[in-house]
Amino acid sequence: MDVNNWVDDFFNLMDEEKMTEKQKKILLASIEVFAEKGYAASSTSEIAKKAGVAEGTIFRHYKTKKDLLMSIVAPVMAKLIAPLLIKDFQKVFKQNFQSYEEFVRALLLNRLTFIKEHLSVVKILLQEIPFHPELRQHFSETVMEQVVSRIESVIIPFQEKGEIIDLPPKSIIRFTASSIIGLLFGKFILFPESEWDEVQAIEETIQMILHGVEKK
Amino acid sequence: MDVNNWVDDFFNLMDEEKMTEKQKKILLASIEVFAEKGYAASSTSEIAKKAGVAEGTIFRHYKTKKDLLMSIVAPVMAKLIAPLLIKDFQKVFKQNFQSYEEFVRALLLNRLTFIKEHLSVVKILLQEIPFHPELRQHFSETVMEQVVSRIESVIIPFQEKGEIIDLPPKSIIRFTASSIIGLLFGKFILFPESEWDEVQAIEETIQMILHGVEKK
Amino acid sequence: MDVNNWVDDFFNLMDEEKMTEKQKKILLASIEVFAEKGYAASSTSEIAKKAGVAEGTIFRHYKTKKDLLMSIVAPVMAKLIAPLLIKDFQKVFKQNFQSYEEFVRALLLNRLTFIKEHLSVVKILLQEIPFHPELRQHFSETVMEQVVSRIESVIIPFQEKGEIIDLPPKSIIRFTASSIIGLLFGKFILFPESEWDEVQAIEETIQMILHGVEKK
Amino acid sequence: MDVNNWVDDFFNLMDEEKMTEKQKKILLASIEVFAEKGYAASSTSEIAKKAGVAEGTIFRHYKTKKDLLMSIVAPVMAKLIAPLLIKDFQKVFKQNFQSYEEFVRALLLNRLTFIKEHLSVVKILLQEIPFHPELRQHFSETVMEQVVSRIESVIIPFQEKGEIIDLPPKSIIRFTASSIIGLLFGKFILFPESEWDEVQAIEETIQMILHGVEKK
DNA sequence: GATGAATGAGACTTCATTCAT
DNA sequence: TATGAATGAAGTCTCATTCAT
Repeated sequence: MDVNNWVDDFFNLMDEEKMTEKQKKILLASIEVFAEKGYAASSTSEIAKKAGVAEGTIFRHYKTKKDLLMSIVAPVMAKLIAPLLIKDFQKVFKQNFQSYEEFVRALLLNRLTFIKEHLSVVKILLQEIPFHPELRQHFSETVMEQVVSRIESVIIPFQEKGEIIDLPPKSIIRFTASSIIGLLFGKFILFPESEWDEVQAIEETIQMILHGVEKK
Repeated sequence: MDVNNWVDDFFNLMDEEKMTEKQKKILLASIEVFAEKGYAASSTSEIAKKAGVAEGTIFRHYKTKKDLLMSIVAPVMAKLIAPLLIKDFQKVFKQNFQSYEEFVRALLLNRLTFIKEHLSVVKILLQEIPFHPELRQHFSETVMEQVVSRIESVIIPFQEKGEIIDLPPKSIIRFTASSIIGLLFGKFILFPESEWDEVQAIEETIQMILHGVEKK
Repeated sequence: MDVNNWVDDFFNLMDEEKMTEKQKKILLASIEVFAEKGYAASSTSEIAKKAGVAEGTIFRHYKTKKDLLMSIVAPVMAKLIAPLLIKDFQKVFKQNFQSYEEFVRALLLNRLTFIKEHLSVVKILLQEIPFHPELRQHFSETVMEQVVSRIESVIIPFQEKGEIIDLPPKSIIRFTASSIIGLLFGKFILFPESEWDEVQAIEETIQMILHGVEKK
Repeated sequence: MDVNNWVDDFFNLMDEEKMTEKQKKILLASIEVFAEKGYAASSTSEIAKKAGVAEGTIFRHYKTKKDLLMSIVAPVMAKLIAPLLIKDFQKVFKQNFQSYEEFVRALLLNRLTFIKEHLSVVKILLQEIPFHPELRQHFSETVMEQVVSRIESVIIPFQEKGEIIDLPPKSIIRFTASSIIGLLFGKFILFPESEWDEVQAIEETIQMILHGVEKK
């Protein structure tokens, strides 16, 4: 099963189709354990125990432990960027957003909602990306070559209208994404115990991002 | 060896004092292997081989594998924030920086230089923080309670002067740090293969950060 | 199912009677897999896949994996020696063969033809005999106590006529069988890839066998 | 470790050099277990138990189970044909043997003695050759291309002198080897329980072999 | 009769750690 | 101090077999 298959699987897997009850339990248990200990430090026996399943059952559904990881991570990766991959991105965009602020706000809030819903899996994805070149490659190909170019096509008109700063669109995108990833990293990885006013933190971050790219 | 000892060790370890040739080789090999595969997926036998020592030798110097990790990670953590922990922070600051921009620029460039010099170890630190509560706790205590308060004491006067935006200092700090971490994450983890103009990317990021926090 | 049953089964099994399509496929697949990897290294799941049936189906027809082996091997063992077990062996012999050479030539050519037709199964039989005492016992009982004695009764008259050498009939039989088994072993196991002129090799071997036992 | 290394190892392994006490025990236990159950049906845990060693210890000395098999089998294979690979085969032969009978008798008795001494291992070798192409290839290369040609050079002069039959030397060799292998197969594999007069059986076999190839 | 999900024992192998030398 | 053989617990994975559908 290579990455492409995993991504194809996104349409049947994790969507309660063709999955036995036990398989779903295995998936959920894996997510829990991987998120807590990291992939390499998780044992299939612990996953089996937590899923209430014999260890062999895991391997009936997933040929290897790595397969299990990929089955978890690939669909989320796909969904994470899915909204940015729609065909008529430009059209949809023009219908909906009149200012850059509106666009950024809508996109970020939407994606943050998604991330919050799939937090554990996103955490696993971020943690494992450094160690799995296939993952990284697939991610960078999709993101770099498709997502980025679509967003660029949104940014450029606003630059031309003089609404936002004249830096390379790629830098603007990276800056925006960075701020968001940094926000999440702080919240969920560095200081998971600390309490904070989430809504407000997000609002402030968006403000600063917009502020940072706006043309004075 | 608890975290406090590790931090104390910062003054004797990694500084070529009291370390045998073999011990240094072990440390360097560990850094290489941990950075490449992650702590959990690295084996002491591989480290031994790469260091050119016997397997047993590692355990003569480091009681456990985890000890080895901490010996690597703790000193860097300490050094990473060291400049922000100096006693006379306020005084030093006032002597040197007249504008917020100057301060941010100096601090970020300085720390980025440090990170580049110790990249592997910083990578290990970031990767392992999620899985080692002691590390996380130590980090959050030091950073939150000491570093942040010192930086706050710098930010507030600039806010009073109307030079920067009126958001909570903590949010400003988080935003700034986020942008930097995001920058590094993109460069070194997501797209390590891609080439880019580093100096310029940093410059652009700093610009947007400053822009983002500046009061219009 | 003990050995006797298997042998009894020889009359219903492998003869397309009472066998479903699936069962035949299972049998053929088993033969293929066992011959290639050996019994112990073959998995029922591989056999099922190759037979195009579900894993469970195998066990509907054969209680255990070993049962499957025996169902393959027992009938061939029976058939292999069948011609030498006919009731009126002496009579048949006297009608047909006037010289020892004629007899040996007829018997060997006939059995070699049979073996070629059932090569895979004979291979499996030879390979598994060392590890299954029941098989070995059954084989040695039948062969030693029945086959050998019948052949002895052929050899002795020729010795009395001075046509063949005066060694113990058992030694003559062993020598003859050895040469044949050795021939097969070389051809099919040691050097399966090499080409050779089969007809001639057989002819030469028979010549030397006859030569070896002939009285000068 | 490929076959060539295994063969090279023949000079240091199995000769009590550089082997720890435990390693020797592992080797002996393996031979015992492999010979009894066959390689595939033997478990490393049983070997460890029989050797009085922790299971992990096996893998410190032999990277894989197959490595263990090869470490057992390769040296014997080498030694088995070693006498036929000496440089001055022709010279040695001429000094020692005046008739073909003398030569065959000497060679066979010598090799049979060797085989008896290393019976278990030879058994393992014969049993595993069908399933390990590398073994088979190495065997056939060495035997076919070296051993056979040296023996041929002995046979041809005797054929020219009219002492032995005019069949292709290869056939004569195969016939001779076959008879011997068949003898062993009967004795040690088919009927290991039966008693017999070994010396006499060998003598009879040799007689028939010689008889079979002799020119009348 | 046929399926294939599920099992759990056990296979091979790795690994951090210990200890005699 | 340094070694590396030895350990045994634990890891991933395979397999023959069962059973509900």
